[in-house]
Amino acid sequence: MALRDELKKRDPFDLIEQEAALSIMRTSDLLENRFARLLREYDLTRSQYNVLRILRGEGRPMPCLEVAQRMIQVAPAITRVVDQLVNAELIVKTQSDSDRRVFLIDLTSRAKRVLKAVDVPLLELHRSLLSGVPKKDLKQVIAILQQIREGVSE
Amino acid sequence: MALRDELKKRDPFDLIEQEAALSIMRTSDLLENRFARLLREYDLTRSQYNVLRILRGEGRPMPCLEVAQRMIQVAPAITRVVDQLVNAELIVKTQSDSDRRVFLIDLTSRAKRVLKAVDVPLLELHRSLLSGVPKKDLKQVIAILQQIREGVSE
DNA sequence: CCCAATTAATTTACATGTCACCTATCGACA
DNA sequence: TGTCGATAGGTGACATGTAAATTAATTGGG
Repeated sequence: MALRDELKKRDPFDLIEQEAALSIMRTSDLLENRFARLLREYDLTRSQYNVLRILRGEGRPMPCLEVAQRMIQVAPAITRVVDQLVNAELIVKTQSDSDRRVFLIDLTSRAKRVLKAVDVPLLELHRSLLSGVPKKDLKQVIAILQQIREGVSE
Repeated sequence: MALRDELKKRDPFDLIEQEAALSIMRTSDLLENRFARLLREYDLTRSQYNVLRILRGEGRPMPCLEVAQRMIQVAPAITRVVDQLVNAELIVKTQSDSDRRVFLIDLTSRAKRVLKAVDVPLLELHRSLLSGVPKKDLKQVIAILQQIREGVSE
């Protein structure tokens, strides 16, 4: 179904740019929803999972703000997520010796187990959500969206 | 390649499907941010604006839930946004005569003025955000994202 | 005609994101 | 050395989104 039908908009889009933007946001909502639903089964929110995933990818303790930057998030949001994760014993937070402003966070073994349990189902979800789309098209979307992001950041 | 081998490949992305999904969500975040910033100048949030836009598009009083469905939102969220808009005197809410469970909302003349004021800047923002991207590419993105949404909805 | 299922809307609880502002620490430079 | 700007991080207020439970009204089957 075309986006303009989904939204039951009577007039055609004024601009193709507008249709593209709405299309991106609408699709993002759908995807986020699916991922959130899967992660909830593991008692994780998307933010929490992202923090864990970044830490694992980096393989070393990281400052909170460095994690935040990779998540395109503002510092205050990270603070709370970190608190939750510490509370859930999924990360540990220690003050850096070299710079006492910095707090380093690192995965616990429990977190590593959880991540491992989530890996396959999540990968399968990614695969199944986009399975109907040829890889060639996915590559193209990735390239064009990158172009959009570069334009927006300016 | 075996699934477990793919899982070890963390750089840059495990799967093109994953890269595509992350790309869509990141781009959406960026765009939403820009739109939110513009609307804030008119003391509107994105949700509030969407309710007004839908009402204008329909051109008649609508039940709250009908508006919610078009916004892909859950009912409780709408309830609050409606309250805010009533408070700001941008919509009026009246109980339906034919079905007293239903509350109809409709634009005030003030809201129509605000919408009119927002129209051009918003359209310009849409245009400028995606101006760097050829229309051909935008059409392609729209088509592929539509395909993705169809797969996800199943 | 009545009861059960359904539907519109709301309330509550919780997670998240943003902004504005605050604290502590660092580091450079006068 | 002392001050000042920059940086890491945290707090509080507010808006939004979701889920789950609740209320009120409607509707359809027995």
